[in-house]
Amino acid sequence: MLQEVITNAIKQLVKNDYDVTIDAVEFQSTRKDFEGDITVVIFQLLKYVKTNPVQLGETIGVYLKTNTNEVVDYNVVKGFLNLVIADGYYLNYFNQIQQDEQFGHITPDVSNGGVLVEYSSPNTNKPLHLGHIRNNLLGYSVAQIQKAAGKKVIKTQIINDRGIHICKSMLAWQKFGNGATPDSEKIKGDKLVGNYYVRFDQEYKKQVEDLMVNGLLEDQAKKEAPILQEAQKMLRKWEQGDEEVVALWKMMNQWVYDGFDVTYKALGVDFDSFYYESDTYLLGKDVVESGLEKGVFYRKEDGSVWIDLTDDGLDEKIVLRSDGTAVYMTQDIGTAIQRVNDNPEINSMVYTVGNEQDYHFKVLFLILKKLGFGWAENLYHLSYGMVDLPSGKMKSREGTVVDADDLIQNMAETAGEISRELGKLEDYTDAEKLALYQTIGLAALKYYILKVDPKKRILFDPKESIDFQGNTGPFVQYTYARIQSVLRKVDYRVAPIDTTIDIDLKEKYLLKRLEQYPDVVQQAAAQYSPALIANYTYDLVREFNSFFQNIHILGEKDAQKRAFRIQLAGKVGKTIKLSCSLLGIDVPERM
RNA sequence: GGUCGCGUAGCUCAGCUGGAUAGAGCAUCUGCCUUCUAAGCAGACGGUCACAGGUUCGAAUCCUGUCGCGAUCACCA
Repeated sequence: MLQEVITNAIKQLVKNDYDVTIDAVEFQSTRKDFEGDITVVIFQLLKYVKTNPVQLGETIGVYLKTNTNEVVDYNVVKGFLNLVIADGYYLNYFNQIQQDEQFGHITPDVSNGGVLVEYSSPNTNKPLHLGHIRNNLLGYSVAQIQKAAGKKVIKTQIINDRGIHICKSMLAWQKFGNGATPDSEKIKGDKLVGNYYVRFDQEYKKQVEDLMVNGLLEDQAKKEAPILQEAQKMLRKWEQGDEEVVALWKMMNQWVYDGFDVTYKALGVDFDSFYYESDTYLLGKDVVESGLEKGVFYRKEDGSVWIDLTDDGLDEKIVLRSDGTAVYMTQDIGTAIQRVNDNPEINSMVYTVGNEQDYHFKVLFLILKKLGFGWAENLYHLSYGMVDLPSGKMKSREGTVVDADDLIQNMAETAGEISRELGKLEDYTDAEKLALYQTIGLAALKYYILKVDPKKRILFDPKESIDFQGNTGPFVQYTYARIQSVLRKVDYRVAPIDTTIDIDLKEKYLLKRLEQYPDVVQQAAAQYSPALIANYTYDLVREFNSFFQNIHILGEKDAQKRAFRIQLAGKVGKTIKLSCSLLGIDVPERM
């Protein structure tokens, strides 16, 4: 490693000249307006050696230039020592990584740890919308990144398939559906069920209004609306295992699952296992019992069980109702334990859930720690900001949502319009074209969502369509396609390059950028941030395009240089493909 | 009201484990397709990094306070 070599040399020098031991040297990459490749921040060293920074920089610069092979020149600007690194160093590095088809990625192995990533986790009463898309893309990408960082990864979700909201759809279908099915209506099952969820809400609101006209207060009317009471009755029947209700529930949930499958497939996400709330909603009660014995929880007079987290700066939280039934927290405690038992190889879990539940997860993790589970130290709430519309929040009940299927479709259509205008694919079949439009449209959508820091909220304006130019998914794909176009013209295969050639500055930028990739993957994994991968990829493709448009590859006369440029383009292409795979983005051979 | 998050160019975002003159894209304006794909390249314009203090040789970055936006504080999930 370059930094190690330089650090050791500086340590040696400082030891010899000043008899002090320094423990670290701070590096940063040299700004493009100065000469050099890597910069040592001298200010940092002044705490060890009391002297003039410029003078110390000079001393170190001379030393490095004469005593290392890598440093061929230097300059000092204020407290910054800019080092010029030999082209040969980067060319050698390039030769080393050339054969590595998984450059920057570590083969997953349990010895590096196992992580379970939960994402998606929808309710089965309505179709997926843009908010779910963000969740799915983030969860899938974080899972890919953890895998690339060497961890064994299990992708899972918990499906919220029971409860009052599900009964609302069921009841409305029973009352107003006239036996409609996805087949009879020719719509996706999730859409059909969602329509009855909306239908319920309309009817409910009407009833509440009527009751208020008849003199009830709003709160009272909201509780007493007959259709709501019917839904509650249905839930009780479901909990008692009423055959008819359970049969209806199974049928309608299956419709929804069939619909979700289509959306997941279109989005390109998948799961290794599924947890259903109908199986897990009773879990956790026994854990509460044992927690009571340990004194982690306490029981109030009415029989409800609580945990006091005021010493940790939080509140008191209920973990069991006075009637002995489980609340959300109870379930989540039980489910977490269940998952660790089901997957002994994992030692950490990631929950991809919106930031509206920050508090819930803070409490959940704390409770699990207090219960004494070692793995509770390795839980991470991948909290992300809401996707809002200019008109405000998306509300399924009120139909103000950007539907996932529609959006994916629109993106593909836009990709098609642009592609047809450019007219580069005349020899493609219609099927090939459609597949490509889908790939490009999805990339635009995925990149648009993933490039922003997860915790920031996204304002999505359906009127201003997602870009296909500049810092976008299609630009990244385009760069890949350009590279493949060149490689197709030669008999491209990986081969070592001559490390003694002179290289252009733009080539050096690319070599340096490639060198960063393994670190970027590790960082993205540590921070659970697909945005880091997206930003890196953008920097890489931008630099490649600058290189491509200013320096000829195939037109180069010098055989060694030409060979290097072909190899460089090939490796950049492979790295784009790898980094895109971490974002769930496919790259086309042509576009 | 308490707690948590966010506030950087007209717009969308990087930079935030402190380091040089704060970077991209979009939009606006100028050039560049008879040589590897112009979804591109080269350039111009555009900033009191919300505000005020503090720590430091050095602050967009760390600390405190103020303001603005959002979330959350249920025997809902």
